[in-house]
Amino acid sequence: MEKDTSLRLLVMLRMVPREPFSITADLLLDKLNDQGYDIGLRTVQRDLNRCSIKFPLVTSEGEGKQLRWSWEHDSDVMDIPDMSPYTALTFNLAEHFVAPMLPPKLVSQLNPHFNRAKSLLSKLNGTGWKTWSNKIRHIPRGLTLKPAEINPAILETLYAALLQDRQFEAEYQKKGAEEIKTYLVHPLGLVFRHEIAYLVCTVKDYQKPIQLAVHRIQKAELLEEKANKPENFKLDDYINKAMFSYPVGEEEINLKVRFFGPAILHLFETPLSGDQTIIKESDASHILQARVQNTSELQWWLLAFGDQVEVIEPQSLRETMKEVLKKSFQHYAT
Amino acid sequence: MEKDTSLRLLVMLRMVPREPFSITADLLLDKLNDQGYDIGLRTVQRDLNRCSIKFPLVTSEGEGKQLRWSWEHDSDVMDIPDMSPYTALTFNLAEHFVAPMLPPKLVSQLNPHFNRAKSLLSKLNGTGWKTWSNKIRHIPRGLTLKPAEINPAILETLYAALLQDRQFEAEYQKKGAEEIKTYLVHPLGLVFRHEIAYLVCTVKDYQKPIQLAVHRIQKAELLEEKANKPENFKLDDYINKAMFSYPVGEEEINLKVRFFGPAILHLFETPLSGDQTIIKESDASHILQARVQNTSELQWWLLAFGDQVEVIEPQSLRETMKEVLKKSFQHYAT
DNA sequence: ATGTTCACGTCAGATTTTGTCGCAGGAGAT
DNA sequence: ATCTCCTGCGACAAAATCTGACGTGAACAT
Repeated sequence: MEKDTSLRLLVMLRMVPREPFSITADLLLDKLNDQGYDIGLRTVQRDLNRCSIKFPLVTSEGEGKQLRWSWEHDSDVMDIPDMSPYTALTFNLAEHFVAPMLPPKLVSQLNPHFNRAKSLLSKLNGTGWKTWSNKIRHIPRGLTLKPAEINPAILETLYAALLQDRQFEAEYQKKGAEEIKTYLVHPLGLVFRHEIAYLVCTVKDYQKPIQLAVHRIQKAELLEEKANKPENFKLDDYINKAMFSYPVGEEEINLKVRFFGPAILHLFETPLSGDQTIIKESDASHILQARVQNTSELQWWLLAFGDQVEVIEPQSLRETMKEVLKKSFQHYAT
Repeated sequence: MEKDTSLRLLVMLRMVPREPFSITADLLLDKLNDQGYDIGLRTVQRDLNRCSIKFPLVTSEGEGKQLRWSWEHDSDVMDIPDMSPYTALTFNLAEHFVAPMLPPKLVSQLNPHFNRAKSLLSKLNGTGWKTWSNKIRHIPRGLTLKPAEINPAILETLYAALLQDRQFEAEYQKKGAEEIKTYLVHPLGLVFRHEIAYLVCTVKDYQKPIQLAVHRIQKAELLEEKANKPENFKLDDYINKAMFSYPVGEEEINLKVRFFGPAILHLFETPLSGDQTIIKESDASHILQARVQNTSELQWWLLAFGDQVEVIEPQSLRETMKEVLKKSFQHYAT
C-alpha cells in the first residue's frame, strides 16, 4: 500500500545536496530503492524534472555524461514545519552573536537558515527585515578583535580527524617563527577562545597534549591511522589546568571586594555567583561577597575596574593586586 | 495540469505549526484555497490523517469542537535540502556559543534545529554526537555571569511592539527600587550587552531615549497606537554616545602602547585594527601602534593587562591611566 | 427530543502515476 | 566519417490513486 509518491518525493528532495555537491539520478534511484521505494529510473528522472519547475534545483554536467542535480547554493532552506516568526527572530539574533566570533567560512554554513529567517521577517513586516536588523544590536564583551581566517579545506580535514579519531599530518608555522614544520597530529579537541580556534592534540608519540592555533596550520592531510589518546584525558581538565583560565575547576575562594561608585550596579542584574551578597557600605561604596573560581580571568576582571574596586579578601589576592598595581604605576612614574 | 498533490501536501505540512500552536483543518483549507489549490475539506482531513502516520503530527481538541493539529513540540525539524554534516557541526558549535549568552527561553526556539544537528551527527558517527560535543569548547571572554531570565510572554509583546512600531504599556521596577511604576513605552531598539537585554525607548511624550532592562519589566501590554520616534534617531548613534561604549564612533586615536612579557603574543593572531604594527623593543617588551576608537572598553582592556602594559600615546590617555592607577593603588596603601 | 456540527467511512469516476518502449543527440572509439 | 554506447526524454496504456459526494454516528447545545 505504501507506494506513497508524495512521501517519496519529499525524501528524494532531501537527498539532493546543496550546490557545491551534486548527485546523479542513478544514485538517487539506489538510495530510494534502499529505503524500500520500489520504482524505476525513469520515475526518478521524471520527478526531478517536475520538481525543478517548482524548486530551485539546478543541473550540471559532471565529468561523466550523467546529469548531476543540486540545490542552488544560496537558496533558502525549507523547514518542515515552517519557521515560526519567533524562531526567525531568534535566528536573526543568533547571527548577530555568532558572526563576529566564528571564522566567516564556518558561519556561511548557516546562511541558508539565516536567509530564510530574513525573508520570513520581510514578508511579515512589509518594511523588510532590515528594519528589524536596525533595531537589534549585540555589544560584545571587551574589545572585538578580528577573527582569524581559516582555510576551509583545513577545517574540513580537522573536523573529519576529530570526528573519526584519526591522525593527520600538518604543516605548522610556529608563532613568530619563519620555518614551517611538519607534525604527525593526534587530535583531541577544538577550543574556541576569543576569536581564535585552537586544536588540542598530541604530536608524534608524545603523551603530553599541546595546542595548535588552527589558522597557523598551513596544510593538513588526513591519514588512515587511528589517533592516540592519553589515558584519562579530559578536555575540560586540560583546559582548566594547562591551557587557559577557564572557570571549571576546584580552587574556589571567598571573594570580598569593595566597589566604589556605580560600577556595582550591573552586578545586581547578573550575579557573579549564585550565593553572591551585596551590602551597601556608604553612599559611594558597596561590599560584594561571593564564592568564585580563582582564575586569571577573575583577576583581569577586577583589574579592569581600575580605581572603582578594592579587593579585601582573600589576603593572597589582595597582595597580588597590590603588587600588580604598584608595578603598573611605576611605568608612569617618570 | 498543476493539481500536484505532492506539492500540496508539502505546503500543507509546512502550514501546520509547532505544538504550543495549532491549526484546524478548516483554516488549512482556506489557506490552501488561497494558494490556488482547488480542493475540498474532506481531502484536507484525509491528508492530515495520512501524514500523521508518517510524521509526528498530533491532534488536540481545542475549545471549539474542531480538531486542532500541530507538530510535536520537540520533534526534529526537517530541512529541505537535508542538513549537511558540515552544517550540523556548525549548528552544534553555534549552540555552544549562543546558549550561555541568550535567555534560555529564546535559545529554545532553535532547539529543533540543534536537535536535528545532534541526531544527524549521531548517525554519522556511531558513537553519538556526545563524543563530538566533548571535543569542542568555547571559552567566553571575561567572566561569564548568569544570563538574566526573561518572561517569554513579555519578550513576545516586546518583539511585536518593535516589529510593528507600536506602543506598549509596561510595569517596570527600577534598579534597586521597590516600587513598580507603569510607563507608556515607545520602543526603538533592543540591545544585548553581556548577558543583559536592554530596550531602548522613549517614554510617554518625552523625546529623550532611555533604556530599560528587559528582565526588570514585570508586565507588558501591547497597544494599538503607533510608536513615536525622535527625529534622526539612530540606534548606533545612541549606543555610541549615550549608552555604552561601543566601537562605532568617530573619535579615533593613534594608540601607542608598550607591552611587557608574553601578553603581546595574542595580538599577532587577532589584530586590534587593520593597520596595527608591532615592533620588538627588547627581549621583554614590544611597542604596539594602532588606530582605534577611544572607548571605555579600550580603557578596560588596557587596565586588565595590569603591569604588562604601559600607554605611551596619546598623552591624554596616558594621564588617565596614570591617574586611575594611582587612585587604585591608594586603596591598598594601608 | 431535536437540530447542529464535525470527523470519518464508502464508493465510483476522474486523474495521476509508472513501467515499457523507442527515439534523438552526444561522447568517445575505431 | 562512422559506429557504438549511453543517457535523457517523449509517448502510451494499464494500474494505482485521488477526490468530491453522500451518508453515518457521536458529541454537544437548545
